[in-house]
Amino acid sequence: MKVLPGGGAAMSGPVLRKLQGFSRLEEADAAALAMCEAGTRLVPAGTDLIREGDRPEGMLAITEGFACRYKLRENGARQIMAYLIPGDVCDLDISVLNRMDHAIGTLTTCRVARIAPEASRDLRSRPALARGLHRAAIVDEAILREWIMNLGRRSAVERLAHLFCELLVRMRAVGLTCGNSYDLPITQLDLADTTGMTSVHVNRSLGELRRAGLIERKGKRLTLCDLARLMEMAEFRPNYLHREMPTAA
Amino acid sequence: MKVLPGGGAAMSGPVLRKLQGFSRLEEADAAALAMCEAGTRLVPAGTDLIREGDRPEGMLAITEGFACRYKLRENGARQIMAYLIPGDVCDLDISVLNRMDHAIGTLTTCRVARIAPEASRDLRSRPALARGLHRAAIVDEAILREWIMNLGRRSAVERLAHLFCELLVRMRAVGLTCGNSYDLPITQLDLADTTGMTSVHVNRSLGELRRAGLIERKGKRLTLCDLARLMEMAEFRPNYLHREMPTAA
DNA sequence: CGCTAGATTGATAACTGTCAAGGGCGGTGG
DNA sequence: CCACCGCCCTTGACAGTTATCAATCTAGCG
Repeated sequence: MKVLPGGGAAMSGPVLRKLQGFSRLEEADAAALAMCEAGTRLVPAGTDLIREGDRPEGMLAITEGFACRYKLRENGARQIMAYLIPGDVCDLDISVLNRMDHAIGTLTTCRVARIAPEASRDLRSRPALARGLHRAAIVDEAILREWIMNLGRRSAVERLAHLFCELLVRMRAVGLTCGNSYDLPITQLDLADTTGMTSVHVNRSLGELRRAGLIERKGKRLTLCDLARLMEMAEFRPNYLHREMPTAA
Repeated sequence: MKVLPGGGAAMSGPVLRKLQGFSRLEEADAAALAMCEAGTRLVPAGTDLIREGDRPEGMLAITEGFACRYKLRENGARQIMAYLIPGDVCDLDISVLNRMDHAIGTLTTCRVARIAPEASRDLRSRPALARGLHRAAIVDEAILREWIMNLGRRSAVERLAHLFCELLVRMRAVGLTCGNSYDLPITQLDLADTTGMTSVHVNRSLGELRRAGLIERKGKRLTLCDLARLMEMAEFRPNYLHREMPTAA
């Protein structure tokens, strides 16, 4: 595996940027976050960061690449229940005294920061950071609910459209978009395991979206050509992804 | 509408019982919970307790009946993303500074305690209660993930089987089961909106489970006749519903 | 005792999965 | 630098599951 340029400020990049969207952070908060870069490591695609049944501790932050939370059925079927994209942090201490009911694994090569329990306690001891992390967690839960809506009440094409809209908003929040396009470095099988479909059907549905002029895909780059129509067809309303920022009162 | 016997100790019943499953509560904690009974009210079926877009505050506790979190599509399709059964509490302050991204409504007549913001702060100020509420919230999130698995990767019959197993465990935790049976006072349409199906298909799938000797339904009473086989077919593992209790260390 | 919401059932259509066979592209090793 | 290999993407034919539409039945309730 190639050695990539050092972790440097990589971690404080997307994570800081994301949390700033949820809480007004100070210099010291940013510095504390930066401290955690030390643990940044490059992890190849298809690696489990945590397995079901593990006793989690500390935190995990993704600064590059896509990871996911998932579960497997006995027949090998996989269901992805969340994407972890750059800037996403998952607090493992949150389940103190318990074990993982699902696994977290990389979908692509990822740069990951494992934050030790003590370090994560330090982060949480900072009010602004704690608030940001807490709100991010609340949004994560809202995303779970929206995914349930997606799986239960939207058609194949609508599910993909909705997912792409959601990812556009989330990627934009960490500065990883360019207009209405962003890198979606995952496989059609991954999309299938996310949307409860088959990779074959994902392929056909993507074709449908493309032929309708709604999306375009060149390599890993996904472009939402007609965002308005895409949002409309998926009934995408980004309200669940945002927190109202405290007004300067 | 009939006036039912007063709220009395109703609230501290299921709520206390449930939270005790997550945290070791003291007398004073129980008393604090009991204080909140004052707000207990009877709400008819089909009533929204909170609507999408509302600015939530305080807490909401269900002591009798079934309620749910849900969202609607423009065409009227409904997706239920969680059940609130007796003992369940939802902390609305948790989304401080934000608005509901979904609604909460009753599926049956419910006895509901609305806990004012100040009162809920009091509850959370008690460490043991705060811990219990926090862990309950974590389990709620785990349930969301399991439901995603259900919708994405299980067949119609398996989804229902899994749901029934989950409810058995949850109802048992608040003492509302008798052996392997409990009251499931909701409609097949509700089940359909929960499992992402049609009420027609729910009806057929229920028939399939019944003919297979796995379940039995008399009026509102649901009996899981062959729990072992039901759990096996749904690949139900209750681990996501439990927290390891702190060992007496 | 009539009403009405919910439960059933049948026939048919639509959507999505399964199986199978290429095709393309990037990465690896010679 | 090129051929080979493997993973992923595409596509076609067909099967299976679930949705729709419509009618009837049933039980709880006023």
